Amino acid sequence: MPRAFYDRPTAIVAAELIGKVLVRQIASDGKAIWAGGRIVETEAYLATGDLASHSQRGQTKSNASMFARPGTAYVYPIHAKHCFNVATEAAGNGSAVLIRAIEPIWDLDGMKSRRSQTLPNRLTSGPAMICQALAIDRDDDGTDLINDRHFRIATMNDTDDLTVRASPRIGISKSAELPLRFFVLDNPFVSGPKRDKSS
DNA sequence: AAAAAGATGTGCT
DNA sequence: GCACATCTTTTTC
Repeated sequence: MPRAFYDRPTAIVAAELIGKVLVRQIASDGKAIWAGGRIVETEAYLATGDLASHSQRGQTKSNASMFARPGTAYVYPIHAKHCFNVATEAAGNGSAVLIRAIEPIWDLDGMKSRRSQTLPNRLTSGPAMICQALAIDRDDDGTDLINDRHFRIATMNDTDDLTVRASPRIGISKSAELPLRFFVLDNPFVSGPKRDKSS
């Protein structure tokens, strides 16, 4: 996606990332192969008024990528694992979209191996699962996803009629009421609830 | 310096 | 469904 795609309100970017593909070239068995899949669940973390956002207390060394140019990867460690985000809005803003789940499409075998799992819906249905399946770690923090040749987000050629829904975010205690989670209705690879309570 | 919290995942009951 | 492993960052003493 072009940089301008990310240089918009974070909730819009989070909603529109649904259906795009996240791909990464990985060295496997001596060869470079593409691994990745279709994004089915995201969450927005805002620069202001969002107590759950890492940027809430200003820029630090560890969250610097959240304040970098839109389209910059923000990879942070938590609970001995990693989560992958993309910085949004203007540089210096401090906002990002967390990629929570993807539908695995390319390099299923490699993902199964890296995840030590065999069931497809246990490969990339959770932010830390995605990082392990795609071998993303802190070294990837700060990567410019617009220009990188081996790590990017792109539009997929499909005509699927995805129904996108919003809900509160998962696993947070502060600002928990904000409807900033976006997911594909009834998609089996979504990590949390697959429909909202009203449907 | 020490302790607790955290945008999690797994395994067991 | 619940407890807990695991480790980095942040907060507190």
